[in-house]
Amino acid sequence: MSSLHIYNSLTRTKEPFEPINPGLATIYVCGPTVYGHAHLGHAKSYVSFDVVVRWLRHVGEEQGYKVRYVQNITDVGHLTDDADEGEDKIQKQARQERIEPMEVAQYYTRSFYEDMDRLGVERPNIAPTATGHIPEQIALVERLVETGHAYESNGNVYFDVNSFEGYGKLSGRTDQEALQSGGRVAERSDKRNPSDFALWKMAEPGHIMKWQSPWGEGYPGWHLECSAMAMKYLGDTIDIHGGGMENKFPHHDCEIAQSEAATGKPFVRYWMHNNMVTVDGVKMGKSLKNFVNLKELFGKFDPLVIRFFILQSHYRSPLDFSEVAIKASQSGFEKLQEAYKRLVESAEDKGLLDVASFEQKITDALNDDFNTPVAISVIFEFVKALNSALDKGGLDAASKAAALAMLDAFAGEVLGILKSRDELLAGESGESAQTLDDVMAVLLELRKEARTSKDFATSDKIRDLLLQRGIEIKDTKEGATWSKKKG
RNA sequence: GGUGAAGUGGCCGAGUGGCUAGGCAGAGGUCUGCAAAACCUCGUACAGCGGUUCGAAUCCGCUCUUCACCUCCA
Repeated sequence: MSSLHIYNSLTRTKEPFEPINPGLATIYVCGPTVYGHAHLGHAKSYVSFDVVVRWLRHVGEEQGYKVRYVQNITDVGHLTDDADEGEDKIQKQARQERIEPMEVAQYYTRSFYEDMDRLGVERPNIAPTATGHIPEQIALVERLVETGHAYESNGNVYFDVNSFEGYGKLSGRTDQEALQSGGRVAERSDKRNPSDFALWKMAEPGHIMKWQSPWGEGYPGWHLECSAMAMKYLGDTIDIHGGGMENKFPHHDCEIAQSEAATGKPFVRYWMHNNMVTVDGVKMGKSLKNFVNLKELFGKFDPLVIRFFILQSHYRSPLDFSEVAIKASQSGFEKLQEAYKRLVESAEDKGLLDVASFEQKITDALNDDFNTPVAISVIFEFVKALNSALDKGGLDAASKAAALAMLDAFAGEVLGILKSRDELLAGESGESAQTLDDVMAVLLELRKEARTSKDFATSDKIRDLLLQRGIEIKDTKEGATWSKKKG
């Protein structure tokens, strides 16, 4: 038997996982800044953490804990630049679209969830917004000022990095002197130390999104919301904090500093960082204009194929995107769906299938730092064994039930790479589907008669004409079957 | 310059001291009127150079290359 181990970015080792509070595992994942449509990078991140959460829930059921998953929506505040310059990204987008900043945030929030839903990403238990938690953020800043970890300067409040021992321990950037020597140009005089970061910013003229605070009108600094909201909903010490690798520094190191300085307690027990998506070997980036927009991608590929593609690599590995690679995944994905469909429709016989050993291997893989590629490889080994058994006849009632339960649990509930039975079997629902079924039954009957009388010209014609219209016929031992085929 | 990650068969992508990852593509075969699907068989890969070891793709050193972060980014 294996137990869940998680690779902790802070210690750079795999550690056994147990929630700090019995009965509840807490996880916080950095959410999107909603000023544009989601792209493949978002998909990789949130699909990966979706499986993390699903597996935690699975394990938690046996271990007796529930999971609370918080993922924020950043709808305000970040500058485009840490040198205290630039414009709020949401405000900028609002100006370009000539709408209210909050309109921008709401529009892209909806767009984000729409895409995530299609990818089968389950919604977090709590999805707090930064603008909805300004008082909590101000309170945190006040606490840091009171305890001497932060100072006010001309309406801005900065975190005093020198007041917190171990700043930079997550990213390994602990030597502030060395960091500064090669540092940026013109340092702001407001800061005592160039590494100090903003907790609260005074609103400059023309800034729309601003709030009243003890330091005047302003807006929160760009690391603050995660600390404030994570601690509000999950407690001073949370079990797991996830995010993209590029956020290790400065974002997560700043979160650690401001949270631990405020509470005197460890902020996060397990840090998890997922790797980047590259396109033809280079990272997707705004300046490179090589973003893969999800809505566009969904036009070419089933969202579940994208999910499957993502889970075929490990979350800590970079994922290189190319259409060739996704097409290869699509073939594999369809093979899995076909096998599942075949199992559901199969007649019972006497065949046996040892399902338990596959279940154990999948469990071991997922327990080993959520190794989804290995889990999927085991599922394919299982598919092979399953098809082999079905070729020889059918499974007995117990084996069939076990096989279905296994696929439903692991491929379905945990990995989320199985289409629903309704979708697989009917394709559509309602009257038109019923009509289609009836018409197809007639066509298959006619074709069967043609084949019986060796009129292969007619039988092939029926098959070819249907294929042209996206319906594929397969002759099996049990008779002909049909299915709709995409693209 | 600093901090990390990584280089695996035609492609994608796991693994990490000795035992076939898996998927896609390809070759041959079984089945089939044919086709499709499925199944069986087949590739003997781990950047290079040294070293440790009975044994290394897996550990150590060096070299080369790539990527990320150090400015917003999942």
